[in-house]
Amino acid sequence: MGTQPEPSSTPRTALNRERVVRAAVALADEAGLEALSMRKLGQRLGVEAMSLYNHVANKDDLLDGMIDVVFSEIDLPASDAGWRTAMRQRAASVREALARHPWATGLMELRTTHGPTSLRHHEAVLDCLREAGFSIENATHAYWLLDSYIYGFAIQEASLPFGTPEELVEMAEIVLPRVPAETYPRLNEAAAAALAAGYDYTHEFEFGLDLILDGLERLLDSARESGATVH
Amino acid sequence: MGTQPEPSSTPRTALNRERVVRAAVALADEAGLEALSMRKLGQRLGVEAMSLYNHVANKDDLLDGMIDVVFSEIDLPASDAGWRTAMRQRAASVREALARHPWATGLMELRTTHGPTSLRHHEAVLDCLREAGFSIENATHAYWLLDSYIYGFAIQEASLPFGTPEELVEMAEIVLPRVPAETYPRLNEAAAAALAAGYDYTHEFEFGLDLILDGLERLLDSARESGATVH
DNA sequence: CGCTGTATGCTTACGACGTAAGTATACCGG
DNA sequence: CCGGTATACTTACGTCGTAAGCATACAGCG
Repeated sequence: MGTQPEPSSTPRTALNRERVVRAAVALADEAGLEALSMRKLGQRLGVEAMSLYNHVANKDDLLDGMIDVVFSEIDLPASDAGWRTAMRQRAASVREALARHPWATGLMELRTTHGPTSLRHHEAVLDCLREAGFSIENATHAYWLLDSYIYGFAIQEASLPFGTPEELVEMAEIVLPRVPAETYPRLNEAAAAALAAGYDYTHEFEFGLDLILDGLERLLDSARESGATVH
Repeated sequence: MGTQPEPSSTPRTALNRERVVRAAVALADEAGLEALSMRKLGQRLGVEAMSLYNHVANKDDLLDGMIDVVFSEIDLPASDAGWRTAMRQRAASVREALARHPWATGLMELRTTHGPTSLRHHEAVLDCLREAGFSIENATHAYWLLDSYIYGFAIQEASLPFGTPEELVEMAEIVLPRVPAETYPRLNEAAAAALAAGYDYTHEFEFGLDLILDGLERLLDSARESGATVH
């Protein structure tokens, strides 16, 4: 077709690191992290496993690349909308990305090194908080608090085996008989209420997030009261 | 020696599920989860790998047992000290257990089934909150919020590669040159402050926890105001 | 006492894994 | 045209979880 490439004997489009990493992300999304092997990934790309090592140092390097993809899908906090809405948007963006790639939280625990995408992200969040008037210490507190909550929520959401209300009902039918109301009355009343109301993760997430943001706002106000932050 | 056991040809103490699981926990603590293989575990117990399958259905079953051990190390909330101190103690207990076994958070994501120890734990926490006057919905909110924070914090603590102030200084020397102050000013000022103050995870953890508990207390008060909860 | 499960251990073997080492091919700049 | 570089393939090693089969030792029972 074109004039330069497609030299007749390499039918497949050229392999490169990005294509390898993206295919790995797609494979992990579809089949889970434990199904991601170099051989299966090669198969998916029409290539032998060892050929992947021309584009990726080893499997850990591949996993690092996958983490970077996830980070790149997270919106940086908007700088023009006030810290609170910026933090809300970022939190939602993180949760969406982690829900899209349920394997990501598990990976981020193992791979401790942070790529430039991750660093840029951290920098932007800290900057947003500092610009809003948080002291260095309080910005650090706020960051730990928000990230702990967001990641912890994403993990629990990912490990609970239902996403839709139908799956919730389905799972309740299987699990609840093993949780008799006599020994676990509190679990049962909570489960009954959740089933009746049609449980919604997003609503649950935002409830906790707003409670935390309220606390941070009070922290900011009381710090302002007792002496302005250097800005 | 004794009259009944020790029939001269089985020198080692009898193997059973508990000994296998405990050895697995110890091995994972020392060498990490990725070093836990059935062969190495057998070696540690003076036994071939396949012999372990007489006491454990398969590796997943072993992992489930390990999770149960971790849960059994977590103190149930005290029922006689008020919900706030009970939640504080439980939170500290969870964090300690997860810090003692850094592999636990990673496992709990994968193994979604909950054993009786886990169920009992959930029940006790919910009961504590309900007794304190939280509505069913608010107790559920509080549980999600607290657990998300605790687990998220534990994960970040485990994945950050330092535990002592010395290790922090050591790591800073390695990492900071790769995080230039011109492009990452906020990260650098935060790192500098943490280095100067001697960063303390426990302090950081309790700061966020107290902020959350403050928020929950307000929630409880405002619910009390607008009409008592059925109790 | 011997007979007979049953519990517990060991050996061997299979297929999948990550990846080191060596080889073949196809392109590009001289 | 020629040599180097990039990319792909083949083969092979050690490790993994575990299925299948075999050995032994003990308990209950006649």
